[in-house]
Amino acid sequence: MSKHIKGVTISQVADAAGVARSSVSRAFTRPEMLSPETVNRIMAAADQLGYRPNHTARALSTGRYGNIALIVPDIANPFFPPMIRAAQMQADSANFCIFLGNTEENGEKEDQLIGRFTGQVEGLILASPRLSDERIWAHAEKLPLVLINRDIPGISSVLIDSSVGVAEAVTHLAKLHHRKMVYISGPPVSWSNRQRQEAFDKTALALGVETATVPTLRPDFESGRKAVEAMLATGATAGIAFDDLTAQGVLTGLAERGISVPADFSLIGCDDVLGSVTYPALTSISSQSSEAGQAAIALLLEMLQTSKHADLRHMIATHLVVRNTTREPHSAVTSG
Amino acid sequence: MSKHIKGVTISQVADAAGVARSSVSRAFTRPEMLSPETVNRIMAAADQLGYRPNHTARALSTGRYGNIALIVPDIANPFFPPMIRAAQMQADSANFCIFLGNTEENGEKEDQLIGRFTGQVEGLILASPRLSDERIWAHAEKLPLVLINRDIPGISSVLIDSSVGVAEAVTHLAKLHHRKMVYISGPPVSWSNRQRQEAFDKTALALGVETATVPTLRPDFESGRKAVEAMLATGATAGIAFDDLTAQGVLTGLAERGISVPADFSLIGCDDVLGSVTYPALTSISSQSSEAGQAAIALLLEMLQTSKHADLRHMIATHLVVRNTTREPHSAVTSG
DNA sequence: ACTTGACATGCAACCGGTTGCATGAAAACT
DNA sequence: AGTTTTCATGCAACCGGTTGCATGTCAAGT
Repeated sequence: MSKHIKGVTISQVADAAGVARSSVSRAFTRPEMLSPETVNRIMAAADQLGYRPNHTARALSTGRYGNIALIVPDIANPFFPPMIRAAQMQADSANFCIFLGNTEENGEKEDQLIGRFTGQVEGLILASPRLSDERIWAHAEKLPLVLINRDIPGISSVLIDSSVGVAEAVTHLAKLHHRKMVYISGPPVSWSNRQRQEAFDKTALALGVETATVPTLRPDFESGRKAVEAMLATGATAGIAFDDLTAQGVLTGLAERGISVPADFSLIGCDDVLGSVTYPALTSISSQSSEAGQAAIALLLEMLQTSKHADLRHMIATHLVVRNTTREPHSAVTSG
Repeated sequence: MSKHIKGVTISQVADAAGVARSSVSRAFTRPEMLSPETVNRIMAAADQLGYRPNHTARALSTGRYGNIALIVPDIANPFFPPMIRAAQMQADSANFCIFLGNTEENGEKEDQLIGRFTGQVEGLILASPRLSDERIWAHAEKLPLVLINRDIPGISSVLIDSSVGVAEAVTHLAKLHHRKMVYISGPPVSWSNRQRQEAFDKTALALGVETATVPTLRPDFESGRKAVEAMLATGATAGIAFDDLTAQGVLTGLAERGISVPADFSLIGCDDVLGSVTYPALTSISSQSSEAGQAAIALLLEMLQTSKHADLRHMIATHLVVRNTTREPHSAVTSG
């Protein structure tokens, strides 16, 4: 029916109310500057015409866009939706809108998306970025930037400190008398993966537990399933997977081989995004991705207000959530 | 370190290249209007200064914002991420950016978000909106609008036609000799739920199968788990759940009661968002939410180009994906 | 009554681009 | 050579707001 609809402008309201454009503007932004009657008159006219301030025009003249871009590698990875959701809500409460970008785990696309957002966002949040430190620095020079799950000197970030949770997990398994454990690893470029691997190795070493590592291609269900063969070949009786998706793949791979969890093999995931949704309910390392999303926005907003490129760090603690996928190994039952 | 960074403007580039601002503008938007040498000179200057066109300024003067808002009730519901992702990619390929809004299943918040997006988006996509028809009409009058999973006369929409898939599911179960089936329903306001319930009842009636319905509060894991008791009380030997999340809850509830799937009970989900990720792998009705996301953007872009508020409809077919949660009931094994 | 100040409002420039029209120079035509 | 056409470029207005400063009015101060 109707064609391109021209919005009602400040000028039309001004005419209708018999005032200058600037007064209309002030009626909306600083009403205390105007007499109450004038404000009322303007508001009445505005309501009547159905006036809505134009976000874009306002942004152009003030330089405050009221938008934030959030860029993630893969929306479909269950780690991210809670994070995005929390970020959204936090931004919302400060009257900011969120641009969402999905990079398909691809650094180039990440660059490209950032480019597309310039000139319409006040700040940028990069979650688990795949870009090089250099590129990230370059962007951080032009725009307030907060990283999630990436640690680069001089750039603010929200870090999920998996090391505690991983240590708890290894200790938990050791207490159950597992003598050999395997780490099913994630993307080598991932900061989280490196951190988890290190904590795994370190804790195991301290406890005198034997270790092995099985690499995977991507953090997803299929990779986990395919890793099962190599995992079993290590002779380990328990495993910790890079994330819950991978763990779920492992769970399925084990079931397909008739290997029962936790009776025959103990498994722990990371991120706790599937939680009790699997069966048996997956023991996992909780990492509150939603808190990360919320904190990242809060950090960014703070940087915007103080208008300086601070180098802040927000650490998020993790802890083990024990459910039903861990138990003593057979060897322990007989020997202990 | 650096304060608020002023971007390089067209004027600076113009000065550097010794041309008028308009020429710089044209060099980027319609280079064929300029002599190749001039374009080169301008581009060189722009590169050297690190010029990036300001999206906002451009939007203001052209009226083309290059942005689309996508509003969903709950990002964390696994039905949506694939949809959002597909929408993102489709928008991306047309150089559009996506604003994401999360309404927390709340109609008021939906209204509020839409308001915040006005004046910076060219179009709106509402996925499974909780708003009244009237409110949606009001918004559609001001902005090109596409609905997903909601059917309102006069407004374009992308509809996932579950009826075929549900009919297939009921038929599949009937062929396995199930004589009584239960539908674990979703939100009453949901268009999809009504559609599924109707298809369920109709097909069952046609096949002479006995039916029952169990209500749930929200489409999530817990609701499914809590529905198990009522579900079993119906005496049905098979069930179809409103969505996969609910089905997964049911799966867990059954397992907790020692009821084996599919040996003792057959279960089918909807949306196929968890797919083979559950164990046993869930038989489900595939509904390609990603296709819905892609199609919605395509539709919207088409409306923007033809610049008319067309009333288009895109139907998405569904079909049953049989995995490992359905089998003949005990009664059938003995009797047949 | 005359100055001073406070306050409400208007004027006009500006944010960073885009675009219709005017201009001038070179190319094509007679 | 004189005139018309073509083409590249510049000028200036405009998109819809915001904001520093100027102006006018009215009440308070002396």
